[in-house]
Amino acid sequence: MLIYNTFSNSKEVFVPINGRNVLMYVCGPTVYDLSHLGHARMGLVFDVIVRYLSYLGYKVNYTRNITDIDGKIVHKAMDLNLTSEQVARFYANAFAKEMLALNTVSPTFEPKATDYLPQMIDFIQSLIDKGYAYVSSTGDVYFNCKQFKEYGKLAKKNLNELLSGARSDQVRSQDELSKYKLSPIDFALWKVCDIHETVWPSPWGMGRPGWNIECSTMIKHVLGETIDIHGGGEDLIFPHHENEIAQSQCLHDKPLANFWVHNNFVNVKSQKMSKSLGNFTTIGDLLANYSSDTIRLFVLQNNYRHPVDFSPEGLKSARLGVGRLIQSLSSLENNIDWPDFLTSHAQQPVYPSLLPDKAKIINFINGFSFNNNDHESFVNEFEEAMNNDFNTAIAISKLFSLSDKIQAESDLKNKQSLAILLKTYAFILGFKLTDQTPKIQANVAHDLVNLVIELRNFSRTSKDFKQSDYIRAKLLELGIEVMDSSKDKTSWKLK
RNA sequence: GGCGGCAUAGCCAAGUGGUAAGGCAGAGGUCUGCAAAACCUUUAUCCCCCAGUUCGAAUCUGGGUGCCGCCUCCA
Repeated sequence: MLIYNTFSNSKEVFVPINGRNVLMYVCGPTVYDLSHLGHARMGLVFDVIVRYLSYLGYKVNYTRNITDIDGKIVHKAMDLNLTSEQVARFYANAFAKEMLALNTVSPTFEPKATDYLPQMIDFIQSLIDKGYAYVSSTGDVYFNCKQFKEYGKLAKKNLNELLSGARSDQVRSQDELSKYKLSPIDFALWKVCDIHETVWPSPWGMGRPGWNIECSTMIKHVLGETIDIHGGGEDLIFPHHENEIAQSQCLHDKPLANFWVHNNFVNVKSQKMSKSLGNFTTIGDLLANYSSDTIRLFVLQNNYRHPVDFSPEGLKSARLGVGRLIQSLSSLENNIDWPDFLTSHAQQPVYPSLLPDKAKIINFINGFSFNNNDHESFVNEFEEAMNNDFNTAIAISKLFSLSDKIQAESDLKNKQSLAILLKTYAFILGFKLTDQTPKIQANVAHDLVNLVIELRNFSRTSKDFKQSDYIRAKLLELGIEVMDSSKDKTSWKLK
């Protein structure tokens, strides 16, 4: 299993610290607004990683935080005359619902920053005690970047470049900050502030923790001092993840994470989709128009490390593709005895511990007959693709090849076995492939009955009573009683 | 200005040394009273440009062009 590590900028063989157990932490959303497709991509990418690692037999502890302490949340709350907690809770719930609707695996743990204040304060105090952080004249606590020799290693930046390379149009109130900070690149661990309701007491005064400290602290307390995989969006590499490394490594004298995995953005007309640019499509809007499978295919046909360009055409193309996969499953009988791990993902959250591993999958597949080694070569090719840094695009192309094979297969039993293989491995990538043909709406059904009655009346006027009686009898079987009045008026009711 | 990434058919996209996956669209066909759907077959002599390394390059090296992201504020 090769995974691309941002730290080394190369694919590395994945070996967890502790045997089959994998500790994975992903930076979750800051809950001050609705999520957009960019967040969905993050959710889907790490969802596939959890699913596939579980397939390989790893027990994944998938922890994804909720950032519920943030200036944007405070501002939103003030605008709406709500508390920060109310705002955060609302958007955290919305996010959870959307992630479920996207058929993603729920995190094993989903810690919130507000639940870890004492631990963050301890963390900061320990950094001060070790000489890596200092209290400024204002009471703010800053991390002293110059104390950490490896600062900039993840983002491939060195201190001198950082000090000299700032964009001139970006610098704001540096003069002011320089009064409090030893170096301009030092970042806040604790910010003293007492004007809002969202503040906590600390040895340095009322205030809020800096953004970076929450992840370092929660990783330490939920997962441990060194974890296997740390993930998130590419925009977090610098400064967020760089700062996390600085904090945690200085405190523990060991690496924070062995693998750094970052997904790229969703672009709109070649520009990053983001809340601040206002060019986003919310997950809710998306789900109203496209199935979770469609969104998933759209996202997973791209390499997770490359940008994906959002377009209605792209989603439409994905929808047609999903339709083809579903079509090839039409040869499936309805009475397949699906194991729980393939069916229980309908409404309730699924946790990583419930995901099937390869042994379970193969055991299930082997219950069906294949007349050659098609299934083995499929599994090999699928795994080969996924083992190469989760190459979902190739893995998906194998699903389509399998779909073609199903259509071309004339032997019914074999056809069905291949269909089961398709459905099962699509599940490993998180696809449901359930028939999503829209159900007939009640009003359409009503018009439909009227249409049949109309056709029947054509028969009656041409005195084809054999046909009209047949239609009446058949409608009655469906629970629809037809009543002819003296004139051409015909009415019906549900019996 | 610094650092990083990307550039492959009409569109999306995989592929990091061995002769271009896959999806959508298009073309031809099967089926069909007609149509639609479905299925089958097919679609890049070539991978932004120039030079080089190599028996061999989309893939490596150097140079160029274009696009994107990050760069001490907020997170």
